[in-house]
Amino acid sequence: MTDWDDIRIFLALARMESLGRAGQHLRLDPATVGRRVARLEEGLGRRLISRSHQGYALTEAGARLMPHAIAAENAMLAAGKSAEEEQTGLSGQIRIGAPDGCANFLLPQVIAAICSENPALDVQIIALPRVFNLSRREADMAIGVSRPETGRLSVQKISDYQLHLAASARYLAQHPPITDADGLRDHRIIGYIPDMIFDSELDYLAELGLERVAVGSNSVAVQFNLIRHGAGLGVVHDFALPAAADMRRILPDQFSLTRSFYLIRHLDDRGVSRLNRFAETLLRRLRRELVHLQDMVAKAEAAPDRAAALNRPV
Amino acid sequence: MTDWDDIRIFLALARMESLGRAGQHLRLDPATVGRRVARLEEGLGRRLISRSHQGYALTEAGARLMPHAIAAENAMLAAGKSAEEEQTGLSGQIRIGAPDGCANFLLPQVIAAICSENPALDVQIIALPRVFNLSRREADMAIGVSRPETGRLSVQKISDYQLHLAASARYLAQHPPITDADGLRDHRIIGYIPDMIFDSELDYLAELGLERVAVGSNSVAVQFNLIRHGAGLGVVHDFALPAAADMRRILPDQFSLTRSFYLIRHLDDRGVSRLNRFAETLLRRLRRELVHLQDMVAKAEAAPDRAAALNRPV
DNA sequence: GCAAGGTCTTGCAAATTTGCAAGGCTTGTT
DNA sequence: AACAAGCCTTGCAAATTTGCAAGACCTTGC
Repeated sequence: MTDWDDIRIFLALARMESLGRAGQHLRLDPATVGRRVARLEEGLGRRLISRSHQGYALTEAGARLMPHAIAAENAMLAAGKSAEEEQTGLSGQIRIGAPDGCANFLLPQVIAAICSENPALDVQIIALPRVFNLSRREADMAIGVSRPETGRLSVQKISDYQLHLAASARYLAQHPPITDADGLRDHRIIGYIPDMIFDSELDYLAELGLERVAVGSNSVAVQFNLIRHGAGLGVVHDFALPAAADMRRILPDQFSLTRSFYLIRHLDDRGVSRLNRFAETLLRRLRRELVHLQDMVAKAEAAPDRAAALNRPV
Repeated sequence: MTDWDDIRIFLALARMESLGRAGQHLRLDPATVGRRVARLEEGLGRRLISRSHQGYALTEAGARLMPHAIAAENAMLAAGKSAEEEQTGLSGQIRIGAPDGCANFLLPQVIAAICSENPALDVQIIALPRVFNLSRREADMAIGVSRPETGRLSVQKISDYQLHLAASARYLAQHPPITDADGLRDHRIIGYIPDMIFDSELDYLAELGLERVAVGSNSVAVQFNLIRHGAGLGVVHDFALPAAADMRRILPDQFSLTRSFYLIRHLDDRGVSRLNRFAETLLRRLRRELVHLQDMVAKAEAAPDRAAALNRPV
């Protein structure tokens, strides 16, 4: 796109539905508004706004473009606001980016413990349903599922973790038993939305030979909650299992995936001792929590009757 | 901000670290690059890039602006891409956008039930840690927390729901008791990351007079898990409470928020009977599930000893 | 120390964009 | 049917932006 500012003009016109009103709002002549939008349309090769005597209406392409235009607007507003802020270093605040499985099922207990011991510490967790691409000012550090191949970054491996197929006991009670891989065919599979898989490490189901996703989400946490509520079966992080009552792994000896978490930081932060200390603590506690959660899973499976009684849902 | 396009130029200069290279990349004269960035700096009243003979480096204000510039870039790229798409029909698959609180704590059980009754149905849930702004091609329908004020949309109110301050029983046992509003001051508050609140309806804490967020996330689910694991107290959707053992509402008579969910569809879909039927079913079941979950909360509080025993954590 | 290379800044002319105003079209009112 | 109001489009002049080229400054290599 040649000129981002044309999007600003388009957005005003889409909202005001008249060149005159958009021009007033933008403090531009209506002729200019019309030309700018026409220029954008020409650049994109699409009509974005259809002109009729009742006013303007979005075309299909225009409607598709709207959310992105709004996102851009929000970013521009935030950019303007960020310039006004008088930032005095990080000053006790640390921002971590993480895939949402880690952000929901691992980080909260770790951050709760660290903050309990460090009352002056403020932590922000950016959970995104995809791999976080560290940029220095988006976050201070990130947890990733693969090693970044470019960028001036330092990478430390946190730990391996396992994933398995799982379903709720209630779902399993209502559906044919699964005793081998063929038995999976009759089941509803829950996983990522295929066109929203941003890292090949996340493409679990393809690796297991399960391709059709009947119910999907861009978020691991949502997938987990779908499985938990009996929508079907899908791949679950072992460390997430203790978060729900009544989940059962399926054919764990036949279907098992191992992945790794990495702590990713910007090289330039090596000299920042506050961040170094936090990163050390985070690493240590994440590793410990993973071991602890995996123990819980093993114990729950070693004593299934006891687990079922303790994990009775509300 | 006067000209959004200046952000594009700034971004290139920040990345290339030289007027010459940025100009090459942008197909602009270096003189133009310099002037455009200077104009942006003048408009914002801030130096964004410091000039030295080793090249250019971001100032602090420039570094703060970077993530927003990147977000704008992503939106612009997506906008350009959206204009290219030739979208075909849906064919048995339905995509729903929802705020992540709804996507994690309400939709999974509803979708599980609907899919159980309709095996040929494929559902995709797009969970975003912000209000989803419906565009026809991003999703077939969306659940929102406010009524859209513009756009050719049909809006149906799903239901009101309540939010309250809450904390885990373990956290409460380890911290000073809270008997009135003043008692909140000594507690760690968990909430949204302030610069990532995209809809004023989500600004719960400001409405309650609680402003400092010690531990934050862009995701309601992560906030919930932080609270659940004892990181502090924060605002929780009532309908989410049954998903965790051992959560307690705090001063529910003094601090209570009511919000609403809306089902938002595009007007042009009114004639699509498959979507109409799905929307009807979704509406009905969401309303029922909300009533059911709120009943569970009320019952758990009416019998606290019994609730504590049943909700013993693993 | 000097020369070469690289980079940025600035003045001026060329290119592009914008505002103004007139004309055309539609709708509503008398 | 005629007229007025509102809106958009288009041509032209004014305003603004951009490219070009020269000069200034710094760094590096010999």
